[in-house]
Amino acid sequence: MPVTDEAIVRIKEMILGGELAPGAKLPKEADLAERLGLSRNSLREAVKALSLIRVLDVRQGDGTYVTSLEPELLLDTLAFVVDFHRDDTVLHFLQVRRILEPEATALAARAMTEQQVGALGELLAALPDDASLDELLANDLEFHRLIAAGSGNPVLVSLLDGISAPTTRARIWRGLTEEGAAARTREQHRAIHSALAHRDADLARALALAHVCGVEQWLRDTLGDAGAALAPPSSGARQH
Amino acid sequence: MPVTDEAIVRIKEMILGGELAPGAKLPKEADLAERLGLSRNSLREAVKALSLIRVLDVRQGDGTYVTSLEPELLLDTLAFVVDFHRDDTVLHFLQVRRILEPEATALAARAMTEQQVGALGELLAALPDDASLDELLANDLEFHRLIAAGSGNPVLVSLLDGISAPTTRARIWRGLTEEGAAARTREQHRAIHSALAHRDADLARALALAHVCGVEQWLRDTLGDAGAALAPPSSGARQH
DNA sequence: GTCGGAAAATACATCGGATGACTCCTTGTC
DNA sequence: GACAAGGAGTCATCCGATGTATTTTCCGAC
Repeated sequence: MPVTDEAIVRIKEMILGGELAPGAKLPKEADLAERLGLSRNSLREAVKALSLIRVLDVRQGDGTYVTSLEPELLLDTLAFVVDFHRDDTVLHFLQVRRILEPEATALAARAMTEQQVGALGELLAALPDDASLDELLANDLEFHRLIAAGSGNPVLVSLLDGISAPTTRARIWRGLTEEGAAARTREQHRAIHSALAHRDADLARALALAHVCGVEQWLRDTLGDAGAALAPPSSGARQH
Repeated sequence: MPVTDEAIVRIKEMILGGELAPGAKLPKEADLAERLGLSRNSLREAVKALSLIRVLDVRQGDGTYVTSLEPELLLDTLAFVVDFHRDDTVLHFLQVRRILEPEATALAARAMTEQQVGALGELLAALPDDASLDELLANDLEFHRLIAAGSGNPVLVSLLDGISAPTTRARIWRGLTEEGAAARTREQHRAIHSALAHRDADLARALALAHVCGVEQWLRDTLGDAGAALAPPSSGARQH
């Protein structure tokens, strides 16, 4: 095994073994390199890799620290990784979201505080009628993020956040191509918010499912029509 | 932004932009470094980071390649990241698994081929009555992996695979502490397999839910009893 | 005594070059 | 045609030097 990979494992073990607690500062590069028996350059490769996945936090002029290792931090990596997926796997992500989102919404109906429900309502109210596509999208993402957060499960939040990224593009297309999608989305959001406010978990679940399926169905139809353009992995999707 | 981070972004863009297709070979270190305007050492840090998350595949003496970028490959990273989570977030992972696993099982009931169902049956039959704990665990993991694979959704497979890792430890404890857990698990597995063989999606879903909840309930009780030992994030769980 | 700023100390950032190890392909032999 | 030796190409690893950012220390002004 390359020394760098071994260093990654060693550092991982130091963290899992409790030697390096979350937030702890690592020995300086030179010391740690000597201790692990490799050069600073090789160690830096290991640190950089662990830094990309948010396990370590390097601050120039200060030192290298273990992050808090919170789920939301580590699963940030998911979003980065998911970015690399091609358009032809969007449906698979959407299918997973279709499973998670309704349950998250149902959980939120039971667990959200009055304050959180209020914030959700304010978010919807803050969206102007003539909102731009960017505003619509940002509002939509924040809406679902707040609900996920309301479930009280940070793992669920991060997972949904991560797999929502690729479906975002799908929603962009939809906004661009389908008339009335924005208005319909707003209506659905209001209905979900209402269900949450009434603590009606079953209704909230059903509405969330319908909401997600709306995008899914639209995408399925679109792929069915012009699916030939997306089927071969070699051809990129043509937009606008 | 550090040159290394910029290199990561640049390489990512090269891949997303189609300049580097899955499986493509990157220019050699020296050339790519010159092209990106940084030193080989810095480039190596970027490559190492992208290599850790399975976007690049470095082969000594040969070259550096873009991986296939398949979902199951990229989401492998999830397992690595999840490893860093502490025991006190196991319940959150389990809760997500409780959402995903039943639906995956229901999907599998509809989508699995006869051959896949047969392989699942053989897996169960292959487990000896006096199986060791390791054998039980390996069999259990493979059982659920096959079902997830049967859903036909690679994203679902990888996600379940990733979040199952931390719950594995929970099952270990259970196997160690609770009498009859192994026999009960086997019964539940057989029941799920039977439901899949009969293409009964609803039953399969229900059985899977009960199966996952069994672990969850046990863990909840255990944490309730000896929860004090797990509650403070500073104290690790004492095993052996 | 306190505040502000300059200087020193600390630690990471980046570089270029040298050497070793591994893989693959060519070539020559049997 | 099979096989082994050799060479070219490429990554692995190290070293040492220099640049840059942050923190800390210290000293003078008020």
